[in-house]
Amino acid sequence: MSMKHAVLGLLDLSPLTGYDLKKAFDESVNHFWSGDQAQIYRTLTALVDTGLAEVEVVPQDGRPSRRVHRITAAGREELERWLRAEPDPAPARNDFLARVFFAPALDDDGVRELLGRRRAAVMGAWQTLTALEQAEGPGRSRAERLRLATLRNGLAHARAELDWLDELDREFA
Amino acid sequence: MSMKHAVLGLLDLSPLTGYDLKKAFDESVNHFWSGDQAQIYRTLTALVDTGLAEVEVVPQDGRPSRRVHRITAAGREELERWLRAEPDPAPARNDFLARVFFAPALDDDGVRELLGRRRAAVMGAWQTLTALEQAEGPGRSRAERLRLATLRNGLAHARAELDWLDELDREFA
DNA sequence: GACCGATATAAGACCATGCATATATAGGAC
DNA sequence: GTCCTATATATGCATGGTCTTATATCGGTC
Repeated sequence: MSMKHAVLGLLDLSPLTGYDLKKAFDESVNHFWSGDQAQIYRTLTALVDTGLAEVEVVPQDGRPSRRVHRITAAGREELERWLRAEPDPAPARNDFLARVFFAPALDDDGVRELLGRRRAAVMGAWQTLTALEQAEGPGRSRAERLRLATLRNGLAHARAELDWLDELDREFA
Repeated sequence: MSMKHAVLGLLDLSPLTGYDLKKAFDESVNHFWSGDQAQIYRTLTALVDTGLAEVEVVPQDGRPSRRVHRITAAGREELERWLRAEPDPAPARNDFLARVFFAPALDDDGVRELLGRRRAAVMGAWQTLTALEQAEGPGRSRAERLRLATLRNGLAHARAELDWLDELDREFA
């Protein structure tokens, strides 16, 4: 349920429209969060309704007015409350591991196929993250270093997954 | 949406009641899947409605009849279809990484607190998985080895997360 | 000239998930 | 005697999330 907080966090960095937020979700935080356009707009409405954000309407010609959302003092408080709160118990749902668990219902080729596809997907993710990390360069400020750390986290897990796949391949070679 | 497939997978191992399934979710597959009781019963109803499973009602006295669900041939086909299908694109939602990304809004103590709590949670998960692995012993059959592999996957990721936390601690010491 | 993608917002419909509550009885703890 | 836990299923309600469609214009490609 922290879609609300993800949006608040981004608004805390700078005022944004729903459209901007969608791009931010797809580009800068995509490695740990995703968001549907409809949901982003609804979340913004909810934030404004509860006083955690406010809107400024900037008319344009030829296209809909930009509705620029700005975090309020109450919003900043809520963001900090969330950051200090107990972590949400992770729902623990891993579609791929479910398939491995039930893979005994497949023949050997099927298992190899499953593992091969996983390897390709993880390598793709690894490359994306590496590219992002390169593009960022070394982090100087505390904020930059924390954000880079989220990329390194993704890379660490990708490597762990690839190592695990290597081991499995050896076992099922 | 593979709640359906998780249930089918378990039914493929043996016929089960909703109650049995809830226990199975909480015990044997909890490290990669979880399920609410209400949702399990609804999923079973849907599986029967679509011919992927069938029910046998076993009356008992003093408590509700056991409704034992058995996978059908169509169910087995659907299970295999899913196992061979393209992986679902993972939604990529990591509440903890979101907090790290937005943690610059916290003071140093807040960041340390966040990381400390994460470490505790991951160590807890690691211990749970280790205990499960010990309890299982070495896997002999192909099926046992694949199931053990899902535990090792969890352990590998837990270790990766702990290593990453160590590195971050050094950076923010 | 036709089509596509970017900019920008909004609403409807549906599915999945989770929380709470209801019912009914047996057996063990205190 | 009372309370809690285990057994077993079922429903209602609210929320969260995704998909689809609608509207409107500008600029570039083919």
